[in-house]
Parts: sequence; C-alpha cells; structure tokens
Amino acid sequence: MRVNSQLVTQGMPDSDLSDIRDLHLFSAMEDEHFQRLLRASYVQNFPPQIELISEGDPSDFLHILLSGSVDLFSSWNGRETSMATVRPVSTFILAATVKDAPYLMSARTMEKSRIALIPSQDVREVFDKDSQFARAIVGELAQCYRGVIKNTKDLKLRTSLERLANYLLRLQARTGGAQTFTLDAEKRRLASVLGMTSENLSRAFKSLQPYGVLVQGRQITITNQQDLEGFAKPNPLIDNR
Amino acid sequence: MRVNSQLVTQGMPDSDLSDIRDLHLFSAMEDEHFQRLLRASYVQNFPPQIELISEGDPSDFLHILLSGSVDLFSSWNGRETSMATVRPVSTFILAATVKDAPYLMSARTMEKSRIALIPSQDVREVFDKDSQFARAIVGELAQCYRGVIKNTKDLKLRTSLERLANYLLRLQARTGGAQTFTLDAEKRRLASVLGMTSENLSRAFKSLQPYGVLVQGRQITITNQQDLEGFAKPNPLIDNR
DNA sequence: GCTAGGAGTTGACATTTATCAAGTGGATGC
DNA sequence: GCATCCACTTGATAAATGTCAACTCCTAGC
Repeated sequence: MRVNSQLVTQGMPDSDLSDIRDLHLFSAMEDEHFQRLLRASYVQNFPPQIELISEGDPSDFLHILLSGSVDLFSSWNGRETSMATVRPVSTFILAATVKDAPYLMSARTMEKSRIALIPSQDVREVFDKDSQFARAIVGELAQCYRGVIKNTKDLKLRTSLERLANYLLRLQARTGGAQTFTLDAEKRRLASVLGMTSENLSRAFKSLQPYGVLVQGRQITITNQQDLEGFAKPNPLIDNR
Repeated sequence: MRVNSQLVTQGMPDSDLSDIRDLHLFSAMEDEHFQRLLRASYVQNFPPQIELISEGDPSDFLHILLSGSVDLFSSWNGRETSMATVRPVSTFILAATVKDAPYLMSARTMEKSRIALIPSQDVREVFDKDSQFARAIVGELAQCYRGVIKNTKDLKLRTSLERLANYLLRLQARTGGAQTFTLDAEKRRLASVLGMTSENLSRAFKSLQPYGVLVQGRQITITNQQDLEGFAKPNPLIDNR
C-alpha cells in the first residue's frame, strides 16, 4: 500500500486526487480500485491550442479535465466542426475507452489546461472488477447519449437563428440567470458549435436584436426575456443540458 | 422456479425468449436475473403506424423489437424529424430506462411489429444486482453513443447530397455489397432521416446519376462504384455503423 | 375496369445559409 | 505611440435547401 500510495501521489497533488474522486464516475467505487486506476496515471499541464487527441487514434487514455477547457472537434474532407466543449471537472472520451475503439473526435486545449490521464486498459480492467464503477459508467454514458440526442434534435428541428436563441437562454440559465452574462467562448467557435459560419452568427445576433438581445463584444444582455423566449420556444427535451 | 417459469412463458413463446436471451445485452447475465426481468414482461403485436411512445413520457418499459420495424422520431414547434430506425432484434430507449428519465424520442411502428416490454423498474433493479448485465449495458450504451456522434458528424460536416451518397454506400454494404439493392424505407422517411425534404431527396437522387446511381422506384443500382465512392468519400469514423 | 388516394416527382420561387472580399476595431508587441 | 494582427463585422453574391402547387404513377378497394 505504501508503494502504491507513493506511486499514486507521484506528481499528483491531493487536490487533484480529491477533485477526481468527487466525480460521480469515481465517487462510489472501492478505494483499492481507485488506487489501481491511478497507479499508472499522471497529471499534465498543457498550453493553449495543443491537440491532445486526433480522431482515429487508439484510445490509450481516459482524459479528465481538472482545469482550463477543451474543444472536441471533428474533420472530414477539409471541413471542421466543433462538437462540444469540455469544462472542469469532467472526463472525456469515455465511450472510446470502454469500447477500446478509436476516438471519434479530436481534442484540443482552448486555454492553459490541467489534465489527468488514466490508461484505458486500467479503466477497462477495473470496470470488470468494480460493480459500482461499472454502474457509474452506465449513468455517465446514458447522460452523454441523451446529451447528443438533444443536440441532434436541436440541429435537425431548428434553424440557426432558433439554435442561437436557445443557446443564449441555456447559457443564461447556466450562468445564474442574470439579465447580463458573458459568452464562454470565441464567437467563431460558438458558430461552429451551433453549426453555422461566423458571418452567419454575426447576422443572427443582429436578427435577434428585435427580440430583446443586446450584444456588446462577448457580453450579452437579454433586454426582453419574454420576447426572446417567445421566439426561441425552449423545450426541456432539447434544452435541459 | 416452477412458478417463475410458468409466469415467464405466459404468453411469451420460447422463440421470443431465446431471441431476447441471444441479444448481447442479455446473453451473459445470470439465469435467475433473466427470469426476474421477464417476470412482469409481456409480448405484444402492434399494427402499423401505432405510436408506442410519446417523447416526454416517463420511461415505464424497456422495449425490445422482435419483428417488424420501428421509427424513432422527434417533434418541436410543429416540425418533425426521423431520428433512427429500429430493426429486429434490438432494444430501444435504453438510456431513458436506466436514467429513469423521460423519453427524448417518440416511437411508432412502421409495419406490423412484435414487441417485448420489460418494466424499467425491473431493469434498474436487476442492473443493480447483476454485474454482467451492467457491463453489457455499458457496451450497448457506448455503442449507441458512438452511433449518435457519427450521425452528428454526418449532419454537420456534409451536404445533403453527400449524406445521401454515403447512406447509399452504407446500405449497399449492409445488404451484402451487391451492385443492386433495395431501399429499406419510404423515401420520405429516408429524407427525414437524412435531414432533408422529400423534394430535395428526389433532386438529390438525380444529382447522383452522373456519379453512377440508378434509381428505379425503391431499387438502387450503383453503376459506377468508383465514381460514387470518389464523390462520397466515405470515412470509417462516420460511416461504420 | 374504374376510381380515389397517396407517394413520389417536377417546376417556380422563397428562404436560409455559405462564400468571398473588404472593411472595422481592439489588443498586443516593439 | 504606432504598426500589426486577428477576431469580428458587413455587403454583395452564390449555393443549398425549403415551400408551394401541380402533376404522374401506382395501387388498394370496390
């Protein structure tokens, strides 16, 4: 145990350890298995704009973002699109890890980021031993699955203007519900997340002005909550995420 | 055991039972737990065009399609889109069941269908007891998750023409790889699955003609495999599903 | 055989979205 | 303080996609 403990904490501060342990994914599992998971894990700091993962690569590590932010994106035929933004503290690329299948998305840091890397092999081994862990993974995967389904509904059922309006309402709710709040990403990334071009996003913001949306740089003010909600028609089966 | 066995087979023929048992999801679990699952389950035949599930409903049953076919679709603000097609033998709405959360999609039979219904409550209970079952659910959910991610990439990175071209190549592969094969759904449903209108699908088929696609009703012939693949640029990280 | 209905197609047109090119404006670095 | 860079914006235009209406064609039902 002494040795394990030594290895575990090698380069991994207690604060990181407890951040990870507190994640829903790891909170219920046995201590021994948690130690086992971290045996060959390590934490690393990355500068901004570093590509951590390229889609198609074998999934060698389960990643846990401890601080900073990570963009998950995909490419095809010279085009690229942002699929999601990872914010601390959470894991990413869990599905590839448990299936031992290639990553479907690439990942790059958006800012200076601190990331824990757990060997996928160990995740799969512990997953076979620890039922609590297996159950937590089920919960996590089901959550992720439902998130992607909601995103698909957003994409297929709404115009880009409607997607933007609902995005703003979700962001407002997520940041505390105040009338004024701040975009959490560059507008061009936001455009890509919403499935549109930067130019179109610019125009979309203007088109939302009559519905009570004031844009000043990254700062958004909802001047008429009712009008915006009337236009956006948010729906829990799409927007609760 | 006698009693259980009696209950289990009540209205559920052995062929159905073994079809279900053979599913990856149930194949490794303990017999006792399998019996437990089926205790309050039943099988029902549905006519075509019956709405089995409405999005937003509580997820009372895990559904297993034994024969026929089921359309999963979603609506918002008077619009509707097909999300996926379920073909036998497979389960659907697993994520809602394990999360005990409302369905995100509605489901309707496309043809006469035979469906087993397992109380979600039982699924969650057995899932807590049977590690093998929990593990199988992880595999299933990860698979589903990756499927939806691929679909999102398809939607965001490709034009409707490219989506159709790749759909045809996937269908061709799925049906055995012959030059000629048959569409497995109405064209209007196909259009909705691909995120376009029927009218647009009609024109898209015409636009693919120069690339070696011959359409005769529901029958498709790929007259120039190379040209079509050159245009479609299929990619395993999007199209292997 | 005839009719009615519905899926599919087609054409004309509108809307949405992307592309390209030329700005603006603010932040950074020397 | 000034030049440079880069995100963002704006306008003009093109391409993709949706809408509406009319039409064809097949089939189910009588």
